[in-house]
Amino acid sequence: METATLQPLAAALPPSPSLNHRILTATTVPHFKQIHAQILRSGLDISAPFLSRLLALPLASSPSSLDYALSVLLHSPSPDFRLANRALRALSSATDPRWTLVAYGRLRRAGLALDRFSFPTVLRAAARVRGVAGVVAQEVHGLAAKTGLDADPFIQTAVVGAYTALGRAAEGRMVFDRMHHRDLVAWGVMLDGYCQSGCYNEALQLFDEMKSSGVIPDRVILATILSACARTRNLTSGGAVHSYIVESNLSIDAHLQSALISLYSSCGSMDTAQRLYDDTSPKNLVASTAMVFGYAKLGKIAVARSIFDQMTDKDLVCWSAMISGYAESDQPNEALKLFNEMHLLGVKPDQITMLSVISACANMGARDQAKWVHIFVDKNGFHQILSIRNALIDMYSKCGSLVDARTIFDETAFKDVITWTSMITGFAMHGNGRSALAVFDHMISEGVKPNGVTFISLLYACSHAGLVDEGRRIFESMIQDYRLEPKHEHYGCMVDLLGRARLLQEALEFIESMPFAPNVVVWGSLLGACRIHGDVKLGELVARRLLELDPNHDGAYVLLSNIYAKASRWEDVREVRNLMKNKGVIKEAGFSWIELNGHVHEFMMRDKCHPRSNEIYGKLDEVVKELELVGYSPDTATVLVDLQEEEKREAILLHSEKLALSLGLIDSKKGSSIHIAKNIRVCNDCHTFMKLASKVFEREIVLRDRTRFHHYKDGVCSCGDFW
DNA sequence: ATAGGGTTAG
Repeated sequence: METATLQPLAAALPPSPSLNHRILTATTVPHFKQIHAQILRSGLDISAPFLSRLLALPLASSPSSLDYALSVLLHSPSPDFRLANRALRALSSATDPRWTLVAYGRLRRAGLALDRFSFPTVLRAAARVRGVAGVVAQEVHGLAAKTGLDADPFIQTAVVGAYTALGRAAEGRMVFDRMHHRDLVAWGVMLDGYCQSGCYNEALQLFDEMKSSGVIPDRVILATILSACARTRNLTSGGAVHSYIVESNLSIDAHLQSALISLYSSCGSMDTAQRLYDDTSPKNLVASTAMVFGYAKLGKIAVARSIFDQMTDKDLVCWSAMISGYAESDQPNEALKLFNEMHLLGVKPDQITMLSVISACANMGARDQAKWVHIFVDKNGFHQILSIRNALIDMYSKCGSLVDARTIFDETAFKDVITWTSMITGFAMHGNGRSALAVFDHMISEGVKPNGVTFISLLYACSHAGLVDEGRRIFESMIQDYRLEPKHEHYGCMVDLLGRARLLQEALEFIESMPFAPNVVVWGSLLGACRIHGDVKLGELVARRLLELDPNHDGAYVLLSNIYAKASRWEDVREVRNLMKNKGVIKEAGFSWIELNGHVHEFMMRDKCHPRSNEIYGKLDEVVKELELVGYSPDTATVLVDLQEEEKREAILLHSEKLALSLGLIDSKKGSSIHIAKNIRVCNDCHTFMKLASKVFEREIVLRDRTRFHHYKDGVCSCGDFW
């Protein structure tokens, strides 16, 4: 390849065959230095071929040899701009874009002007270097304008690309709109630019404008648009593009095929995606990754895994897809295992992989693992990236270390809305409603605009802390002051807030006042409140409404049977259970896990799978006896089924968190803290049990349930028994 | 110039 590009240059050389040959075969900087000395002695100006060769070699990608190359250039007998521009372009082809910018800076300072072929080079480099490059892009744009070159379509296209790559899509669009001649590449850069900046709807709109102005899209443009549709889960627009492709008889290459597969798998249409994928031969990495992603998103994690396992030559992206698949389908342990495997194979993660890994760690709530991931993040230079810091804040909150979360939060100079919201969520989860509200006030005083998620967090903070008036005020403020439209989730939070505070009638009226039909989330919140307060009549009504909306809503059946059980209506309990059985509705099984010395131990109810099972059950007996001495008596009121009292007692004593606690007590000392996580809500009896255990055994017990943390200490829980 | 993976809540 290099020989080919050097042919014309070699032909232009003065008759000095041996020197020429030496240039073409040189491979190291010392070697080049020798030749350079020889060139200077010969008095010939053959810097151009010399530099071309020097810059084409991989060694030009190290700072010291780049330095050398530039110094040769700047000290050549007549450093003219043609040579400088050639050097710049040679440099840009194979190296880190940052050095192209360094070289550009040196050439500028030496007073060498850019030609029209170098502007795009520098702009492309600037576009690839995020962060510091905005200034460069603007400067280069200004420079092009000064020399009148900004009317050149190639330069204009590059300017559009640079702005959009830096997230300044609107500025890119302004340049694009002023272009007199737009070829397909220009359209492609603008469309892709919108996608890069996350402006997918603008991309779709521009695509329509493009078609109505009579420009015929090619495969490249169509692949870009399909990708935009995939990312926005827009099957309507995507399907239209697919039809267009079929109607126009366009041949479908691997890129386009992958884009189509990705569209359908992103939208959850796995049947169509699978059909297209079956037609693909050979299977390519991108299409396979899209399939893995699609199945994982639907929870068909085993299917995803089997495709993943069949892939040879896995790259970073498919590892990430599989890892995030596990992370998002509540298998954080598997996600971390896979990350380890990838790590051992020497595949280097990027920030996207790390976000999935951090999120997996957060969902697992494992503190030792969390620490390990944090160290990994620091060591590998990810710690300055804002999205990573945001994920870390969330991770530490969910692992029970609010202090660590707070530290990262405080040490984050530039905070975006997610940073603030994550911190608010952290306080909300730990029942610290006042701190959550204080963080919100701080956020507002810093001029950061809250979004819908921020308000969900705030309302949950109020709900978990019993701050009813504050919650009402925030809901109003969201509409009045921030002009945000409350969605189902917000109404659900409000119903939860009112319901927990025993304001059941007001909660019902609130639902009836909604401007749109309430969904399962909203009714579900009220149902939960009915269970807490034992309102059988309202609970029954709500559960029926819920089951009308979703006949397979497992939560509704469970809560309904709970309510009946609480009222000892065993006949009704049986009916509900039968109904569940007939419909094949399965109650989500409760399980708990505890991390001890870096290992995660999982427990189901009555679980005897643990290798130290005997020891654990022995400890549990002992614990129960000791707690009974201080007045504990199993609260069997919440046991769903009509069992004999003795059976009920046994059932409740074998809840998974009690097993986890027993192991925790065996393996820890007095005065230490025990961290347990559970996938569903903690029951009344376990809650009392934990409170007493914290006092009798002198441990702080931190229990994370589905939505929040309980910190038990000296017989008291941080939730104030309000959860 | 093009296709695949990501952070806050639920």
